[in-house]
Amino acid sequence: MPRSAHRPTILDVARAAGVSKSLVSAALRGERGVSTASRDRILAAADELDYRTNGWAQRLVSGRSDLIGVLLTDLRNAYQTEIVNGVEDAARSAGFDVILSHGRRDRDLLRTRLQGLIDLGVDAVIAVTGHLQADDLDAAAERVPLVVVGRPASVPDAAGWIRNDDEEGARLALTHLRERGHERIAFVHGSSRPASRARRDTYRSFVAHPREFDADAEGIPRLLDAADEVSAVFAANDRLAAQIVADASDRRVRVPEDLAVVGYDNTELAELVRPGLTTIDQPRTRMGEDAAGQALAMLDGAPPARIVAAPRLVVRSSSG
Amino acid sequence: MPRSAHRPTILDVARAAGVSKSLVSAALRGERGVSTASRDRILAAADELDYRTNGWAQRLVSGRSDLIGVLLTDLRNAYQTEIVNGVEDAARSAGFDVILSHGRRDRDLLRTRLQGLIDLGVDAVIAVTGHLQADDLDAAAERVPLVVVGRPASVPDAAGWIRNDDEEGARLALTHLRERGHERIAFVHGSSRPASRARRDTYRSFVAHPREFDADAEGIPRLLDAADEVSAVFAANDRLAAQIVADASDRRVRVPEDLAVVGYDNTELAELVRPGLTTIDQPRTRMGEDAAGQALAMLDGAPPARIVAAPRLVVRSSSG
DNA sequence: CTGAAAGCGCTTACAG
DNA sequence: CTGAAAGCGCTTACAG
Repeated sequence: MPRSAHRPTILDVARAAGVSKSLVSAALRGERGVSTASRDRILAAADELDYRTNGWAQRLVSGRSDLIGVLLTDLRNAYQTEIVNGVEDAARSAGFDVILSHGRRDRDLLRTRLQGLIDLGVDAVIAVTGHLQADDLDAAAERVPLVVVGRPASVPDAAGWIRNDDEEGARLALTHLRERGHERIAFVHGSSRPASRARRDTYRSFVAHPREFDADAEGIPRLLDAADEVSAVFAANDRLAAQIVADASDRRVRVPEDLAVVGYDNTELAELVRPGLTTIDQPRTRMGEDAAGQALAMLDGAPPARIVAAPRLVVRSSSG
Repeated sequence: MPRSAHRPTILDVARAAGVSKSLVSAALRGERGVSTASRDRILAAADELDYRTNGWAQRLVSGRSDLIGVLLTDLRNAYQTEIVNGVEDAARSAGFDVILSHGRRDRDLLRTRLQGLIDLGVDAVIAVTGHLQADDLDAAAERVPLVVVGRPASVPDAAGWIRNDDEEGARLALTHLRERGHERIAFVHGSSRPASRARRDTYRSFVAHPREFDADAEGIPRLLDAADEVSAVFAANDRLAAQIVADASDRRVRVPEDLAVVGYDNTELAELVRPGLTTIDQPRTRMGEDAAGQALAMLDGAPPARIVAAPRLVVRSSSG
């Protein structure tokens, strides 16, 4: 079928089946109260013509899109895959499709993409990111049901919110290290955003003499130079932990013998590097399902909820 | 603004500005031939009412969406990030937005999502995947300009196609190993799909006594057990290469001393694991830009093209 | 069970 | 430079 040809509409199907377009519409939508004979003729005609409903028209008139938009911080993050899968499963079983957008870890772009999803006309948005600012989230929540998965600086009252318990996760990591006999534990910052900061604050209140390093080209080498003063390090995420393990290898610092390492997120990386990373797992699939469930409930008028998911310690070789 | 309230339309703006809705439409679209006075009044009114154009209506009447759909094999693949960024940059500068969808590496789901993008009404589709079957691609190419990035079993004549030169990439990897003095080189399969098979076929014709292993729980251990019979391994992708390096570490096989390793794709993984992976790089950003450029050209009636991008060797520690 | 009418919110000619 | 009319392809009441 050449694209230049007239794409068949409901009217073409009606003519071919010898009925009105109202009846075609009803039959196509599977409405009850269409005679079997008519239905069969209509569906046959539609099939014959290779008819496809025009989504724009359908959405214009119905006022809903049956579409959920998911906004991701960026595409690289191994952490978010299961969250998206969870969202999609829950959405799909409720008859919604999911489209994705991402912001390359850039705040302005994230805001643009968030607006883009809303302007496109999705029925709800799930923002899997901690990078958005309060006013961006406010503006979005005013226009569409919004659920945030992650830990931005603040979440508007009108939005749903699902995150993991970073304080508890940090406590699990640090308790594990202490139980392995580590007293001098360092911390490596991920960023200054809330999730990372919460892990850091928990660290500060947990150890007697906090020793913190930045995750930059200077920070990790300094940490490794200090490997005789500290015996373990808690990194704010797996990416960092993997970087520490790699740099340690380059400098002949043995992990875990000279330095035990614990990460956060339990991404694919954690089981791929050597030694494998002890880390903190979040129930990501579940969080995604909950996010979609909440967005759909909000669509039906339910008030937004806040869910804090419990993290879990996953032990591998990097902590001895 | 509560969602329950009447969302302002072009007619509300017209009334507020004291003009016709045609003029509002013209002003909003930035058409020339609207007096400055009218334009100012209209834009002020739109702003005041927080007017947003209804995308469904706009698309229904204009017949185009200014939307490009990108289909990804799955979300995990570090390989595709730059491709998507390239697509987005090129699309955006032509006034198109990009939405993403993915198929979790499942053929049926990929087909469903491909249909979903088209049904949604995107103007063109870029399928960044080698997993789709000929008939799925055929059906899609009939309905919308389609550009494939990757190497599926076959690409319809009606579709554009961009891929890297796997044969050349494999040759670069193998020549590199040979130059480092390796004569007994093994190969580890990625899958049976065309890209991986092309790398394998090149391998077979390159070495005198091919020695192949599967990338499963049995294959890699057998390879490592044979490490005194082979001195190097070419893996069909970085993920596999990283797995080999990890398993080698577990079995005290030293990389590169006992076994040199070369991967393919130059993903983030390649510089994160230790030893860093020697690998083959594809010009991914460029490939993404080309894909978008081609899709947009096809929208203007240009015939589909086939582009084979040149890969490049990236040397790190894993090859000695 | 079926059809004719009205309308969703826009844009596109076409007058003036 | 501006406005009135027609129409995009559907769905939604409402008659019959």
